[in-house]
Amino acid sequence: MEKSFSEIKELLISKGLKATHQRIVIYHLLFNSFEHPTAELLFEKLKINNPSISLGTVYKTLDTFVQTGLAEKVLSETGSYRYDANLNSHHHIYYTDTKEIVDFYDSELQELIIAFFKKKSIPNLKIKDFKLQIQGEKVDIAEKSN
Amino acid sequence: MEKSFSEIKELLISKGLKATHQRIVIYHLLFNSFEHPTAELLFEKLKINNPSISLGTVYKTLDTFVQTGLAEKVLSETGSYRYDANLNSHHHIYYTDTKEIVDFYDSELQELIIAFFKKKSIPNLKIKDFKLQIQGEKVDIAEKSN
DNA sequence: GTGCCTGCAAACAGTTTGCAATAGG
DNA sequence: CCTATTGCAAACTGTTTGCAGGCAC
Repeated sequence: MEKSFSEIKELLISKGLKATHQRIVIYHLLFNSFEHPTAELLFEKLKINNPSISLGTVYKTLDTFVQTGLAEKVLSETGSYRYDANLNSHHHIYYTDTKEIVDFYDSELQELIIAFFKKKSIPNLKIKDFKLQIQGEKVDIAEKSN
Repeated sequence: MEKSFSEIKELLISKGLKATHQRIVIYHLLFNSFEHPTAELLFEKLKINNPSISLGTVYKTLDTFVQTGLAEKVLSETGSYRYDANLNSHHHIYYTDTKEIVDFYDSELQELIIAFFKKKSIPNLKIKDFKLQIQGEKVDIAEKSN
């Protein structure tokens, strides 16, 4: 799962991008982050090992990743952007209590919805994509009460 | 469908709010807007008949409406907020070409998804709500080509 | 009358932009 | 070397806040 710096370097080059140190460390951190960090959060973590990195660069680099299809931009509930380099999963779970955003994908659900729209299409609309946002609270497995 | 000023006045009072002129006109415009206006857009339209109204008041009033359950705040794709006083419909269609946001509700789809999560629940998550965002392009009915 | 609401302006958060310095190919 | 990328700071957008005056009840 984890990608090494040299693998990331190759990945960047394969997309026609210069493999700069900043891009490598940003991608590395983003790819190994599970809960859709903001640019600000990435910046704070990156500063520890890369004190000279700037927030503007983080934004520009993330934008470049989105343009080249290496990452995805997701809106959080507070209106700021969060990023994700894990591109296979399409839907999101919003934990209202912990503010986490977690990926969710289920092929059965996916097919269920696709089948629905195939059967009952929306007038004047050519559907390109759909995203399901699931909101809920985190429940400890131990607590069976709810 | 259309609500008169006096009906809106009653509605506001029933929610324990002072029926000020600003609140009445803001609610009136919002309730009769179909495509989820931004605070800014409402402000621009309101200024025509209410030149002294301020943008801050529009924001505060919309926030009051959201608090009292008279309206809903929706994130647009660009990260700004849009408002909606039509509270029955839960899902949204995003027209990527025209930038419109339109309500969508289908009880069959609703039940389909609810049934799915009843059957296959997500570990550690107590689902409170879910929203489907459908993205697509507007297609003229006349054009049958796509 | 009194307390909530408004208008105004200033503050704020998150993001984008412009430009000179820098480093990758 | 030459151009794309970086770092920095300033600008910008959308939203929130604080406060004095005004209005609904």
